[in-house]
Amino acid sequence: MDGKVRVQTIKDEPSANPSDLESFVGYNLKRAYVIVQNDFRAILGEDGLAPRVFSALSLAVQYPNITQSALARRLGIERSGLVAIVDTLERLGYLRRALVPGDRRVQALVPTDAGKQTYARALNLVRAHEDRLFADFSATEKDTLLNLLLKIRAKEDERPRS
Amino acid sequence: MDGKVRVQTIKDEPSANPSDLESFVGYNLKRAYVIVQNDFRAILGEDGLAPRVFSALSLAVQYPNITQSALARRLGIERSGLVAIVDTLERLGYLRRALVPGDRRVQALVPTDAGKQTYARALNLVRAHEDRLFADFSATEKDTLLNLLLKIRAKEDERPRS
DNA sequence: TATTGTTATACTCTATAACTATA
DNA sequence: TATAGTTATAGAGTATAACAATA
Repeated sequence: MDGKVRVQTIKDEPSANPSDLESFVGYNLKRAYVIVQNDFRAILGEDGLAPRVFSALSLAVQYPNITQSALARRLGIERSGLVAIVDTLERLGYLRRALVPGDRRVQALVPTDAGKQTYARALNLVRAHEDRLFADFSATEKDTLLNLLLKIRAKEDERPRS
Repeated sequence: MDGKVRVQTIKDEPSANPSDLESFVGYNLKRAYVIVQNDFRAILGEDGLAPRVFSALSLAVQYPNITQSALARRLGIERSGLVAIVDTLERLGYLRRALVPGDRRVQALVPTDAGKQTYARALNLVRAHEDRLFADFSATEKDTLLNLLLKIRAKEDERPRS
């Protein structure tokens, strides 16, 4: 061989050959999550609600008077991390921090009318985003996927975060 | 009602009531991904390979002489972001940047013996991590999950990143 | 002592834009 | 003109540790 034969294979991209990575759930979860998240952001717009802000608003609207600690627990994040999210939602006028009679440590999150309306609109957008993105999934496939993901989520309790 | 009845519901955590979020694939993907990733890090150890470093090493070992651009494309990240990862792997002595005769812009990634051995060990750890984490999944369930995630990943081409 | 909300801080991951050297 | 690697930079997202107020 005089260098002419091998040079080509150096730059070729191996695409048929499946790598070890493709067999891992973790790797595929990550890649799939990035795709869905990017589509979420693209559809909700540049200045739209970020996924985690949407999630927090969702729970605040559905469970009015939820405390920040309870909301953080629900979202699976630290309560310190929720402060900025609630700040954002309060600054946008979508909820208020309200005093709770009986426990002055706590601040209940109360969605405003604007918050409820914005959430209703965003919810429709997010539903449309997932409907479009999973248009080629049968109802059974989507259901199976959700159930398998829930089965993974059930493991959260097994290995406590702290 | 004299305030005694309602106060209790303020602090209660609603757990039976499923929120809108639970029905979204994106939200469940994220939550599931975090659980798997945390377990990955816990098992590979504090100073072990981070997921993305493991992934890069995996492809470098399996496709020796792959270029950085090709590797970044495979991993779905920008090539600027790969620099730090390759720096790490080179610093650890797991691969070398090698000149390619014929195109002096390119640097082929060549795994060292230490890199190959470390990868072999890490691969076993990662397999053990997933085997343990998905011990309660049947072969069919795991296969179904992987196929559904791949079906999502197939959408990456539809909506180009740039 | 324990909990709630908060701040300060740092770290990881990632993207964009611009540069250089090559092609 | 286009591509490969690089740097600088900034922005999310998150965690840990500590603190004040309150229980």
